[in-house]
Amino acid sequence: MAKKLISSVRGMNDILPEQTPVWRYFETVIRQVLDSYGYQEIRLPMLEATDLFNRSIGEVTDIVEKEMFSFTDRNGDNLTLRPEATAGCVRAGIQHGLFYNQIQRLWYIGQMFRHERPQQGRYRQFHQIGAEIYGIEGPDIDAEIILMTARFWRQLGLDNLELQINSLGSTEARVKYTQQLVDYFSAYHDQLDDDSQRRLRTNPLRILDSKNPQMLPLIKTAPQLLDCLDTESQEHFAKLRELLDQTGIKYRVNPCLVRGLDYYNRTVFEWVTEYLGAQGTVCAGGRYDSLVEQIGGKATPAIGFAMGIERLVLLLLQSDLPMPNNAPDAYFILVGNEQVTKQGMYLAESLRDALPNLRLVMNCGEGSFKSQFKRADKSGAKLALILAEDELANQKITLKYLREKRPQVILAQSELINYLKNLD
RNA sequence: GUGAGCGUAGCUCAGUUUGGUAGAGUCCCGGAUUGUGAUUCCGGUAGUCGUGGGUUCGAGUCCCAUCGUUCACCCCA
Repeated sequence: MAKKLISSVRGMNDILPEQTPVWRYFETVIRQVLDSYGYQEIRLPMLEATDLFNRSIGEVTDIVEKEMFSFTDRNGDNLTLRPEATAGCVRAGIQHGLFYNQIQRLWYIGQMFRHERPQQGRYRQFHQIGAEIYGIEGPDIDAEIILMTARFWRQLGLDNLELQINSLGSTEARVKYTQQLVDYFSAYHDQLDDDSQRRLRTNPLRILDSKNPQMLPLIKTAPQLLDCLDTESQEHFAKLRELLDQTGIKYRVNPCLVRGLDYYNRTVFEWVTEYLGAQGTVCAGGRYDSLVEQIGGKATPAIGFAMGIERLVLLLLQSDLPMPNNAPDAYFILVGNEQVTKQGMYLAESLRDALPNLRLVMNCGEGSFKSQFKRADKSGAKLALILAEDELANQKITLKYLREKRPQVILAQSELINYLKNLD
């Protein structure tokens, strides 16, 4: 009898036709901006050797410890569905020699996988668009990608995002600072909440990010990362700020801004919104100057960012911005004998030959005039093309405007292409 | 991984207090209108009430378990 229904895997969502127009719109806008900055697309596998992530993201991060979809394949190889794309991008660059005395501006799009408990804006399969730039040491490229992300939001019409920036300093300075922080918080160990006590062992910088208001006083008087920066990082950060100031872009220096992944150094930044509940970070990135070498390549400065498409689509849907739809331009109504269907198909194909951008839906599956008109209306088409036995006999076609008050038009079939060509 | 809320028609939900034949709107189909949608009116299709146990003469309703889902913690894009 009825079989048990198989549903999608927890946290892995179908994106239904109702939503895909917004996704396509979003992706189109982002691609245009990336193109305008001369970035090149790279397409990367979703599956990588597990070791790649162990070596790059950081052994003690939550992602590696408990959020990866890992398995052993038939050969006994340990593989992982990528939780992020930076590691794979670095791997690909090394493997194909892309970093050899070259500057690369790359971008990618695709799904990522993390085994987290799903909630608003957080899913086990989610989509990111990101960019990775290799071979540029100076703060000019830091400014470029921040300005480019700002342009994304302008092009999309989103104006409710806040830019936060910070510098983590050199890897050495960061290690030194982390030790200072551990010393400081250890002195107040009993006042720390359970989460922060755990972070003290796993990721001390994260304590600064705590949402628990009771932690605030302790965090306020903690040593500041920006005070512990090495001289070069201080200069780098100062120059970045000058570049940003000059372009008039608004930002907030957030000394508590850290990254979840271990490989970051110097510049880090985040675009944040208050409108998505707990998952307010919509785009984030930073420098990772030591990662290429760490994975086995020649030392190469690098910076990148990633944005969560689900979160940005949610923001777009929440906004008052007009969203595109994929409504056809015309719906072809066919009523009558087989000759009508044959002539209708022929006409439709010749329309598509002459007008490749015309979006024309044929009525298939027959139906009465009434039901075909209902389908035409529901499709959102501006225009109904009507071919029935009368029109067939006289080599005519009837046009009816479905969205505006205009009289019906009866044309010779031979005039149809020209008539439609001159529509808006 | 922890906590709380919610699972009743394709969709949005009422019904649970006080156990007694399964409801509404919407969608879809048909008709009023035999060549015209969107509005209006009439009719129709549609549910093992998440699943499995238990209590009871009788469970959508009470009890237990389990699964799913949403939000928050955590984590992060």
